[in-house]
Amino acid sequence: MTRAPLTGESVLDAALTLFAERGYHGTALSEIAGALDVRTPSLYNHMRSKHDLLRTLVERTVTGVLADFRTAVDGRTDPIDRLHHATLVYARRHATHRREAIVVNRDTGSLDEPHRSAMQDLRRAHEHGLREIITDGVRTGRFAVDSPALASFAIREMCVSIARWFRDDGPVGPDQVAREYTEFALTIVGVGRV
Amino acid sequence: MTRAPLTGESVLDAALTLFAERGYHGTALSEIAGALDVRTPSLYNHMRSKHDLLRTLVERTVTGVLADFRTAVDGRTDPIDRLHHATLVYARRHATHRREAIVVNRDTGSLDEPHRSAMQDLRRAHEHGLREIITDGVRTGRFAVDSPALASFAIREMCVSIARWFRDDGPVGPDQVAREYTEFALTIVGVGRV
DNA sequence: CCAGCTAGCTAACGCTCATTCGTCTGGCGA
DNA sequence: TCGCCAGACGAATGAGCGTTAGCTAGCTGG
Repeated sequence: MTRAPLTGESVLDAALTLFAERGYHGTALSEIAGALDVRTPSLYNHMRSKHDLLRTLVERTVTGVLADFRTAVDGRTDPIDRLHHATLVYARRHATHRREAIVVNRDTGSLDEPHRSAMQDLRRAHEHGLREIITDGVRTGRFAVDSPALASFAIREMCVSIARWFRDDGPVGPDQVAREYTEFALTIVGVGRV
Repeated sequence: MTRAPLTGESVLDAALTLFAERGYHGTALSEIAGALDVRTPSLYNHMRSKHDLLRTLVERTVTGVLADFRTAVDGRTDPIDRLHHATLVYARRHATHRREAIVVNRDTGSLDEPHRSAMQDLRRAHEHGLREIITDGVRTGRFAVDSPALASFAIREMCVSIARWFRDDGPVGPDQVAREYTEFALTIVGVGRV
């Protein structure tokens, strides 16, 4: 029984699992090493620092979310269509990338500057993108909602929460959850069931 | 310029603020002491341990949530009425007790046993209470929703998220936010605007 | 005016953590 | 077969943590 080879990716993956479970500050490098059946100093052959692990994980996830969003809404003009696809990919991602979502939401604030601000700017870009879809829809009369900001927050955080309860071996799959949550989102902005 | 007297409550309050900002593991007792303009060991005249601070904060909040829920639904039988009031107090609490909500959601898992399990049981009691209202409403035909569990999660986490963006000096107050989110919740379960 | 208690302080302890250094080994190319 | 090199390791370092002990200033009640 030989162990899997130690690589930069395997270290990142173990860190991702443990950060999601116990938080960045609650996880010791010795625990990451233990999960890989290796002594702690060996990790340094495949990473720069503990902080760099977190930085890499957050950066990958946040840029991925933004890329997902852009490909989902690019080329679409109808606010209903744009919100539908934006929510679909966002909700789906939180079912398929649970650990990443938990770490980004809990531990982005633990990054040192200037990384923290850079990551928060990227997150805000997605936030504003979603909100603009809603304000657009309200302006053109497709949506009926009192405060676009409130609705946008509600929809976003509803999706984020999927990461907290979704189980791979549960009764519903990522696609079904994404569809149902997208329905919730559309009802929130006043669009009837599709 | 004399400083405020050090009490058990003032220590808890400073801990609450810092735990909410940086997380339990990300906060040092020296920082709590610094916020109170006191040296670290002085804290021990007013607390048992750092862990005990977290335990007290979580316990107070979780029992408060459950008490709120019970007084909100007790005596009401109509599922719409019950869900309306349960969501109202739950949403409102997350606007008025932001720090508590953030700490409970992020750091309950950092409690040692048996406290962690005890607190999680209390949280689950609220979760099941809310879900039962929805299953009740579905059974009696007042609600139209595919999965009560999914709807219940979506509503709960939507409310929890209020704690993450609400600002006391913002344009909307706790009552208005609670009312709008309660509307969202009712539309999610298929009840038209009231 | 003094005894005694409350509650702050300095100092120190033991522990854990992230990180570094130098050594050693096992596999690969020549 | 021999030399080389990547990479895992033991040992050590220094910083920071939570916590304890013992001292002391200042207020309180007699």
